[in-house]
Amino acid sequence: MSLPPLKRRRAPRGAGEQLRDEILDATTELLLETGHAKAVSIRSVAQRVGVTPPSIYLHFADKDALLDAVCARYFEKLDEQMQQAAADQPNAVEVLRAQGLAYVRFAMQTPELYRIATMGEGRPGSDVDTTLNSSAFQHLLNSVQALIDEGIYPPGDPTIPALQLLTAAHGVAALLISKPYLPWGDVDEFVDQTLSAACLGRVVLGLVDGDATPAQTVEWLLDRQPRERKS
Amino acid sequence: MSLPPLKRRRAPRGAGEQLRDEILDATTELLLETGHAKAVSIRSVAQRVGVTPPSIYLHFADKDALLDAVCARYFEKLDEQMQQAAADQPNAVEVLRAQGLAYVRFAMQTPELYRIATMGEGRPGSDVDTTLNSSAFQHLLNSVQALIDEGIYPPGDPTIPALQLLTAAHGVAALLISKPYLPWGDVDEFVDQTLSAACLGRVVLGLVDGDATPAQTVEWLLDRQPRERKS
DNA sequence: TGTACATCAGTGAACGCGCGTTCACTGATGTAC
DNA sequence: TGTACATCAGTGAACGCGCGTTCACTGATGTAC
Repeated sequence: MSLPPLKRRRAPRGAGEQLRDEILDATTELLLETGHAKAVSIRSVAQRVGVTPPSIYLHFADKDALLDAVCARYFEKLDEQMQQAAADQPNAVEVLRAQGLAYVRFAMQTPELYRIATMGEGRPGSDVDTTLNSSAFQHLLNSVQALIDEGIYPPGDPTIPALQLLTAAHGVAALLISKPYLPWGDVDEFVDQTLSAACLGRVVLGLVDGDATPAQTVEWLLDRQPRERKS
Repeated sequence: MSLPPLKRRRAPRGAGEQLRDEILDATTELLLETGHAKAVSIRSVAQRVGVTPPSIYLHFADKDALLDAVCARYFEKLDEQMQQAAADQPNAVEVLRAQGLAYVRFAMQTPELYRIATMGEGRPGSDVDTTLNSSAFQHLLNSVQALIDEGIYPPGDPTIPALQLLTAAHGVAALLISKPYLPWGDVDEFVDQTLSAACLGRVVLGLVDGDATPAQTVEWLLDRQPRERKS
């Protein structure tokens, strides 16, 4: 809490950049530890780094710029996790599944950061491009395109289906984070089922007549010999 | 902004309760207008009502209690909207669909309130019972139970499927609110498709062998004569 | 009917606090001659 | 090699602010006699 400030070597001439990274690290740590955006002030970040508050302003224009930088780094790490999980998956369906699971797991490991980065209140946040051109979303688009190429998803622009999958992953991540006490059962199983359902549901919608009513679609789905009924 | 405080009659003897409601209304209005939780202070609420800040404490223990009360009222209204939308629907599937649409529409009309109520940061928020016993969730459970009774959903505890649907609705609501600038296309159509997909996906998962891999499930789904291919 | 009084909704002023940010300054580091 | 100097990462102290909350107080309302 109010530990005496750490002793700290003054950075040599060209090494101002180093403090910048330390500030980003400290901010990230504080957000994770306190789980509370309000607890993270310029002052607390400075103390954590072992520096005085004005030093922050040598590297960031203001508090918003600092938080923006933290979020940008966070999204990069999120994408790394997703890419790592996707590697070595045998097929497009498993790639998408692995990416979804990785997304939700990462969000749950970093709840306050996830909240700030995706539900940041009033943050000028991001514009269209920041989201759409982010590596993570581009990779998601690629995965969806692969499903289309394999004939699993109906042909067309992958953007809308990708947004639907993003929506599913975000829903499960956000709700697990903000209401962890609900009876989710086995969390991994819950996540997997929810994401699978979103994915399969899209497949079904691609198979039936676009004008079919929901009741007709359900009927169509049930009105065939199931391979095997779940016990 | 800094309008002169409104003139205001002192409440007659027994009518202290009236101010309480006015405070809740004012807080709600401010949250909707500013779209920013931070802009809503005890002082701003008091000014909006036409009263001095200490008066708030005659009716609420502290700021948290005030916000809790606002959220409780908000959830009641959400449930009302959902019930109203569900009335007169021809079947269980349409009831669920209407409830989901109403949920997302209501959330989008009241973005900041939805955010505070469901993603409130560090708010002691709600415990298990507050969510599970809320009217809205109970009604959702009823709808899911109806699907089970009709053989659409596999038999069993409706809690998990209900949470999955809640997750889908929350995901689409939360993302539409926090990133309205993304290319959602027609919003109502997007919402309908996303919720339908979640619902249908669950049906599919109930039909296949629980041990089937995702790829097998997709294959099972595609490997039948579709009633009609979407153009 | 008139008057003294109890009630209690709401007031006015102030409290202490932590915040983001600023500004003139320092002093170790590296460089020029 | 030695010394004067420029650079610039980081400091120390202070600013003004709005916040949640408190406390002793007021004065209209309603009641008892």
